[in-house]
Amino acid sequence: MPSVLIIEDDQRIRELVTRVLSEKGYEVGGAATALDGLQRIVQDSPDVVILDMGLPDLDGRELLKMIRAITDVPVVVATARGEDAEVIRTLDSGADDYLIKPFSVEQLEARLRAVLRRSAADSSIMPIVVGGIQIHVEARVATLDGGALQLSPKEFDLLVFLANRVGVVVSRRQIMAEVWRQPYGGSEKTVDVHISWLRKKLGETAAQSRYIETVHGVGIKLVDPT
Amino acid sequence: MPSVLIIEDDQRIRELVTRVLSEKGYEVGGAATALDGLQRIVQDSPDVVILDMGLPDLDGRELLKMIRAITDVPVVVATARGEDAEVIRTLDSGADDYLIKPFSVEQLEARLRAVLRRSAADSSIMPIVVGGIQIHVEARVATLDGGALQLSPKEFDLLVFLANRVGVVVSRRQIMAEVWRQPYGGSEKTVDVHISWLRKKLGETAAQSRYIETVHGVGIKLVDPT
DNA sequence: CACCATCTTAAGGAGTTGCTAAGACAGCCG
DNA sequence: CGGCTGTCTTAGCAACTCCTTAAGATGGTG
Repeated sequence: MPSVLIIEDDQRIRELVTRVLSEKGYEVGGAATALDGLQRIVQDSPDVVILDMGLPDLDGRELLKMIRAITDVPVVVATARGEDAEVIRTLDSGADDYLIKPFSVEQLEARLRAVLRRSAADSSIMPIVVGGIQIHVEARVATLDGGALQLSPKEFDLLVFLANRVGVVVSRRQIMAEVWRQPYGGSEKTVDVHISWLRKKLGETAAQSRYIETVHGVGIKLVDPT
Repeated sequence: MPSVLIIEDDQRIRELVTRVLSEKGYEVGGAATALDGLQRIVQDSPDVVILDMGLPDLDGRELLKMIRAITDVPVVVATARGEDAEVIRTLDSGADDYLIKPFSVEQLEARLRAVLRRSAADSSIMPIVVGGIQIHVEARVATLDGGALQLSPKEFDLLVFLANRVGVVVSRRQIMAEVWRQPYGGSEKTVDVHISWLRKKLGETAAQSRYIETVHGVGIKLVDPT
């Protein structure tokens, strides 16, 4: 679960971003001033910082230099000014990426992911999220709507396999090959049994499914209901 | 040998103080600008900072606030202005003591000694903390809820290994490779025995575990119960 | 409606884990 | 040198979890 710090004086934007990213599973902290932001960077050591360049108490590039002086944390800069020269100077000051206001949440998350991936921390701390399902692969922990799921090894592997291919139909043969790792181990019926158990633990039946959908004659797929 | 950082733009004063304090046995670093000073504070983590309030690039009190935001290092402020109100405001901003220019070297060292004596508490390396477990790796000492743990070498190594990967499942093979450091030494069952002993000393059984969790078919993980 | 794919449930067997006990080994001290 | 202590390793068994198989129930399709 990567942590994000947003330094932004506009309360509405701060709260919006906080809410959206929190839903995505990020741990979000906020600061309204440069001073508070600097303090939180040191205290909380977030995985990435979103920095608004138009802070009231200190020039944005000045603060960016300060941040760079004390830590290597990735910084994504949000700026209202769209001039090329400004963007270039900002990146020169040590920003890892930038966003031009107004930006969409998708844009923001894409940049965050990219930056986190670059800082080689992404896959290990970032859970896979599909609707209300969160999967922490390293910890081998999965949660549904905040509650822990008690999954067997095969069920967990199966869920990870499906979650890595959200919305894509996979055949029993594929599942057998990838999750079981045996060229031709046993009956593909076994897969059905595990799917059934997984469905039950996800609180659904084949008839009333939220996440696991059957595609008759082909296979199954995991879908994001939102 | 305490270390001192002097942030002062006047090169003559900086070199004078550096020479005098070095002769007294202090380890002295210097910075001519606020930015450089901040960076050195983080990088060198000096035991005390001497800060000139008349820096060219940033207001002294502003920098002091920044320093206070990121660290508790004692700061002795050197100022040319002798007004009472100014001194009080400076101390309110987080300075630990002050000097009025021009000051004698004896004055300076007296203030430094006083400040260092006051903060002479934390000189140890940060332990690894997982819930009520504290591990002082260098000293090879571990405590549980404040009480000392009597661990064998292997048990200690195992605990450190797990504590460095809190929340992440590790396999017996991984443990064997990293803690035992042998390509293919012995049976992985040995690991189980040590885990069992460690569990007992942490006051738990496999059925009722606070810290060490089994992940069937995969391995074990250390978790923070809080 | 008939057929086939899919789903669900139950039960035995295979594999994993937890723990105890006993032997091997090294360091220490008298 | 010999016993003592603490540690590590191995073996073995009981308890447990998980996987597979089989068989009947359910649901979709032409």
